[in-house]
Parts: sequence; C-alpha cells; structure tokens
Amino acid sequence: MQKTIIWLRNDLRLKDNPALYEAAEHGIVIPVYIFDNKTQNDWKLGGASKWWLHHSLVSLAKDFKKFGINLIIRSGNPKEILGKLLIESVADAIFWNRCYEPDSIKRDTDIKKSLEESGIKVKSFNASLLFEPWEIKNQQGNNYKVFTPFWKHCLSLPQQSEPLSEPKFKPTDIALKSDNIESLQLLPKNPDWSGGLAEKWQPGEAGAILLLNHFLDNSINNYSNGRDIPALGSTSTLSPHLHFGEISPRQIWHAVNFHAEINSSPKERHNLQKFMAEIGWREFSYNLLYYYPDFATQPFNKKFAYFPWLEDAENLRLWQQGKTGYPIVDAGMRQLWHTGYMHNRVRMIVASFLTKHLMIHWHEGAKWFWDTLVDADLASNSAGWQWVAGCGADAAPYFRIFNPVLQGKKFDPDGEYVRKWVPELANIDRKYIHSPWESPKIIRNYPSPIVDHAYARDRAMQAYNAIK
DNA sequence: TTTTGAGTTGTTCGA
DNA sequence: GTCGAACAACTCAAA
Repeated sequence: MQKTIIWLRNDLRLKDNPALYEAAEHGIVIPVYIFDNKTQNDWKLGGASKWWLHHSLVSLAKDFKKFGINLIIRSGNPKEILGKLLIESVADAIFWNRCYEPDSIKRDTDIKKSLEESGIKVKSFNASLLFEPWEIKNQQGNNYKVFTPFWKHCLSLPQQSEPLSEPKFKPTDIALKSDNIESLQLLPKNPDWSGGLAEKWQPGEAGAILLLNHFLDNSINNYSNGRDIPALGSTSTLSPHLHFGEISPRQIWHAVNFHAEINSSPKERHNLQKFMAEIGWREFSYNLLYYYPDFATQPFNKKFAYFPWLEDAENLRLWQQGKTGYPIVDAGMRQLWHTGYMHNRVRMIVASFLTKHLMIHWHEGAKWFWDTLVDADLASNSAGWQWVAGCGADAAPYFRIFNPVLQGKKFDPDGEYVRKWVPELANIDRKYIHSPWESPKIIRNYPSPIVDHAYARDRAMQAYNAIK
C-alpha cells in the first residue's frame, strides 16, 4: 500500500482537499505541517497570523485525531525536514496543494526537482484558487490587467467541479515524532494581546463552515448595500479562513450556487453575484502576483516609482494607534488592533488616509496590515494597497481622495461603528460624530485632526500631478 | 492595424 | 438640500 506524506501549508482542512483526498484513495496518509520562519525569504508570518495558525493547527490536529491519524508538526527548513521524514516513515510519495507566492513557487519547484531526482513520487494540486493563474489569458495571450474582463472570462469557463468530501482514511499505526504545537511559540505573551481575537474568531475548518452558512442564511440577502456599512457586519469575514485554506473557494462557489437555486429572485441573484465578484478579486490579486512576482514591493504603474512619499514616523505611529483625529479612520485602526480584522470599506478609508492625506508610502501600510491582520495575504494585501494608492492594476483614479468626514457620514450615519471603537466619542452628538472638532462641547482625550483635509487633498493632488 | 468602448468602491463645485 | 457635471487622460480588451 502506498504511503504518502501530505505536506500541508495553506490548506488546513479535511474536506475538499485534493492532495489529501487522492493520497487517501491510494493508501496511508502522513500529514505534516512544517513551520518555517527562518529560511523563508521575506514576509514572515505576522503576529496576528501566528495566533490564527496556532489555533488552526490545534483544530486540524483534533480533526485528524478522530480518524486515528497524527498530524506531524515540525519546525525548520522544509527541504531538510521532508528528507528526514521520508527516511523515518519510508514513504513512497509526497503530495501537496500549491502555493502561489513567488518565494513559495521557487521553494516548491526546487524541492520537487530534488525529490524527483531521488525517485520519490511528487504531485501537486490546486486547492486554493478557482482558476490557475497561468490558464487565464486574454485573446492576445496576455494576462488580464482589468478586473471586469478578467472575471467575465473566468465566468465563461466550464463550471467548477463538485467539492471533494472528507477522505476515507485507511487505518495506520505509523508513529512519527512530532513537535508540540505550543513549542512553535506562535501565541503572544508578555503581553498577551489576543483576547479580542479569541472573542471574535473560531479558527479551523468547523468555524469556517459555520461562518459560511451563517453568512448565506443571514447576510447575503443585503450584501450589495450592507457590505458598505461597517456597523452592520454584512460582509462574510471568511477571509482568514480562506487564507489558511480552512475552506476552499470552490466550496464557497458551490454553496453560493446552491443558495441561488433555491432563492432566485433578481435581487438575491444580484447579491450573490456581488459576493462572488469579491472572490473574483481574490483570484485577480493572485493573478497579478503570479504574473508580476515583485508586485508586493514594486508599483504596478511604474510612474509611481518617482512619487514623492513622505517619511514621517510620528504620523505613521498616530495612524497605527488610531489617533489621527478623524473618527472613522481611528475606529478602523482600533478595530484592526483589537480583532485582527477591519471592515473592507474602512480599509479603503484608512489606506487612502495614509497614502493621500499623510502621503506615507503604501509599503508602510501594507507592512502594518501584514503584522496585524488575521487574514494577511500577500496577493490580496498588495493588490489592495496598490489599488488605493493609485498605482495598482485597474486602480482608482488619482483624484479620488476619500474625504474621511463624508465617508463617515455616508457609511456610518449614526456613528454606531465609531462609537463602538472610539469610546471617547461614545456620547457625542450625532451631528459631530465624524467631525468632533466642530463640537461646541469639549471632548476629552480625543485628538484634533493631525492634518487638515483640504490642505492634505491639495498637497496630494500636486504630488500626483508631478509624476504624471 | 485601427478603432471603440469601457473601466469596484469619489469629491467638489455651482446652479 | 439636491443634482449633474467636471475632475484627465490612459490603458486595456475585443471587435
């Protein structure tokens, strides 16, 4: 009987896991997670992501345990560890699901080559994207640079196949040494800032499926409008689960289509399409990162290499801490700090504020998000920041500079979101919730705006004009 | 090859 | 208070 090592990465689930499924069909599986925060070149896991990973691994180990299978945990260089594991387990094959970040592609290509040279069977699968980036090309044979035609093309392709069920595992008595998940030291201590994260999230496959069902039952019917109102919580918040592969986009695709079959009013279909387009943006981001391997650091629009970004450590710190004096910006930054998450609409507002009002490089914002977001994802994070900064693919026109007061009034009219995350403003009059400096009453402990909107807007426009 | 239509998420100004 | 136009001009995708 074939013995296969399953090298798990961002595919921490049992259902719809192609590498695991195929290996289990043919014999015994040995699931392995290798934590590598040294040899990986850059973009080492941020604090919030580490917290998530810890709990996701605990959950996955428990799920395997139900079938009498041990999830093997190791720490170090994947190439060396896989080599050792092959010897210890006398396995015939190694399967994995593909990663798409440039460094990961390089690493996996190298490992695959050397394993094959030693006669080991290696097979990789697609578990985290609906469409392989190299398969999506326009009629000229190039990658798409505009979202709408990209997504139209994707939707014109044959239907997604059905998600795979949980594998039927064959009994195994293989006993390999495994590290404790605790020994990876993924959890924060001194101080432990993770209380807010634990309140909000349930990492792991079960939590992901619960959340998808909750979203389809409760929120999707108002998605198109509701997704812009941060106080409503109408977005799916599936992003961290998707990032770690606790659920697959294919499972989401099918769940959404099933939902569409039983609720097919035009309005509901519109909401479902809007939601699937967000999954489409994730695909688009992965395409960009695939075709432009330096997308995480280099502006897609090369003109922006000459943009006069300002270095301002103090303003950067105030932005990070949620002390800019603009309530909607500060609420977002504090939601992020507290929960490891920020509502999509507010991400745009705070990113616009950093890059346009403060004219601080989008790299700084991307780095902060990378460390603090539980859904930190190289493709989506880079694409999002480039888009807001104006240098990305299909980006916002440069003169589109969000007015944080208007955005607040429009999308948080009662200030419910602001009051929740900025307690200093909890009792301020509705009229002044987004511009507390206009309030006749004295507001304690809340800063004045660190920059004047009209001045900052004008300054940003001049800077953009300079690189045209 | 040339042409044509279109492009996630806005703001400001002035009537 | 509401509404439409201006904001610039470019690149992409497909016919």
